[in-house]
Amino acid sequence: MKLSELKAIQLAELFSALSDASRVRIISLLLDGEMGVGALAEKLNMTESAVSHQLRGLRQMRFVRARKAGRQVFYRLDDDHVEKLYRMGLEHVQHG
Amino acid sequence: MKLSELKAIQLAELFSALSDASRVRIISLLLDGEMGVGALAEKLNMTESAVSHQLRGLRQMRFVRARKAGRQVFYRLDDDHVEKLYRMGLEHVQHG
DNA sequence: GTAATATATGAGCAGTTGTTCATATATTCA
DNA sequence: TGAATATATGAACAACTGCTCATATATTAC
Repeated sequence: MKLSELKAIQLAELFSALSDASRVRIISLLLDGEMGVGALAEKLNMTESAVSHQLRGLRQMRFVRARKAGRQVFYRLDDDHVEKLYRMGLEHVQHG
Repeated sequence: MKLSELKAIQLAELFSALSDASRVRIISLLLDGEMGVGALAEKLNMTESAVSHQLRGLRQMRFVRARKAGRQVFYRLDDDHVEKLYRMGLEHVQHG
């Protein structure tokens, strides 16, 4: 099937969002519900800065959505497509 | 859901294979059936070298499989998981 | 107001990626 | 055998990525 250059780039960008282990782990935690930046950082053993930088990218891709509560910002998955992609990938990895 | 570091890396590697527009376009062509390196290069307006380099990566990821016939090498998708991931991503891009 | 807390952001840097170019290998044909 | 064709591979290089570190912004508590 012929694919336009634009769509190819969009698809590549979509999969790029899941092409890093830190982002994958962030998403795996958010599957259970929303979580703040600090909590994510602690669970993932990453600095808050690094997590925040990654969340920015995920936000721009509309993979996650932010909710501000006081001085905390809670993130959650924005789209169930993300979860579907994640689960399909996991299936492939587990018995591939 | 907690995800082991190993699985996170494997998932990231899986999605990395689809995180480049050239590779996405290669896969989109192979959805129609096997194709040689030269034919891919021509359709994609890439050098044969660049295509060959990308196919090497896709081969190592077991995304494509090679069949040698004389001096040509025909590539095809190795796994229908690849196609599923591709189609799900495309769906997301099209009406996301 | 100041201090403390939570997150965001920009610069800088090391590591990675995708390409080109030159060269190597393998196969067919004369 | 030697020339032509098809693909693969290694080096080199520019562009990109993800991190750290320092700093900025925003909110709460005092």
